[in-house]
Amino acid sequence: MENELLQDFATESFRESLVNWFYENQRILPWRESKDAYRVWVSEIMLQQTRVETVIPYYEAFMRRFPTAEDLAAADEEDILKAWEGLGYYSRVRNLQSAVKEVVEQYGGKVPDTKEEISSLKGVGPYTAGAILSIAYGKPEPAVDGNVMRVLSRILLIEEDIAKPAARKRFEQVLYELISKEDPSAFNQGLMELGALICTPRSPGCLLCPVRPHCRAYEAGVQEGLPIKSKKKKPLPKLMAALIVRNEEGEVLIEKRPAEGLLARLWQFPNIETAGVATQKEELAAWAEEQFQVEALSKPVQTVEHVFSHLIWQITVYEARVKGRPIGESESRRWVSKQEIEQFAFPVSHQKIIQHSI
DNA sequence: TATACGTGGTT
DNA sequence: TAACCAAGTAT
Repeated sequence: MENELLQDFATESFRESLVNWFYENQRILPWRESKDAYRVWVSEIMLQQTRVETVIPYYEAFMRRFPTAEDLAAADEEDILKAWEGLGYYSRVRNLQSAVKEVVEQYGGKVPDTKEEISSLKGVGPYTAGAILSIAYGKPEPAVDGNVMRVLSRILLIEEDIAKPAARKRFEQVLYELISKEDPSAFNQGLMELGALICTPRSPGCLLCPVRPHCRAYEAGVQEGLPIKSKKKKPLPKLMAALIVRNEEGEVLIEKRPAEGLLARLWQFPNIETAGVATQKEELAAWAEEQFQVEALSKPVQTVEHVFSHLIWQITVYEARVKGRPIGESESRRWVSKQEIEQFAFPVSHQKIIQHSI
């Protein structure tokens, strides 16, 4: 036993209990119907930082729309973003398509099955590489996500701060020994499923736990205090003013966000960050007159709060009219009708603006 | 290593 | 209700 953490740990008994429990208790999920590596891959990307219940309908629609790696590789960026609209972390789908293109071009459409090759693909980090390798190819690679860190920190009474990037490696080291070489797929999924159904963040269901006899935290009565996780900073509010510019044909002006950064390449209504509530309308009016030659601004028609992980947009929405079509269209600026607007992918806050004001 | 990167659900 | 959480990755 090289690993100190596994001293006196009944490794084989633990594996069997976990794997058997998984086969008896796993949820029926759409991505569990096939071991096709492309399908597993798509599901793993969608599930990053995203709840299972949220992912299910997106996954089903996405697989109908892009059933194979070739279909996704050939798709327009507008279409893949639209398919991802509302899921968040939009670079995931652009990285996924970029990586799928590479798989089609460099690997003949077959998802590579080595750690080195698969890890070199955009958007495939240590967790996703391990998940695909174990689930699609049966390889004994660890797949350390938040569930796994929580479950293992309790089972082995590990008091590392799981918010720190370095913690993941510690869990991987243990798992290289602990993982079932017989059924790595069920073992990895079992660890995650246990975290999702039994070994939950708060009030874990220890009385139902298949590996309770192996749990050091339970033995010590400290399961509720694990894992250790340092707190994140609060997101800072930003005051924003958005503008619905209407022309005489009833169309509205939308623009494409920059290629990098927050909500990259999604569409939005023109907007600016403003300095203060009191001066907001003047700030917006000065900017809008210069940009779009608008006539008078309306009173605020709507307010929307958009909470991100690291910041909060507090958006006040105004309207204004222009004569004719003074603003030319371009790649990043379009006049669209109420019907046409559905084809474009917007962040949720701007979807709310559409629903309320368009 | 710390931070950017979305969104919706739960307590 | 504010805080926390959810199958992470890129930089």
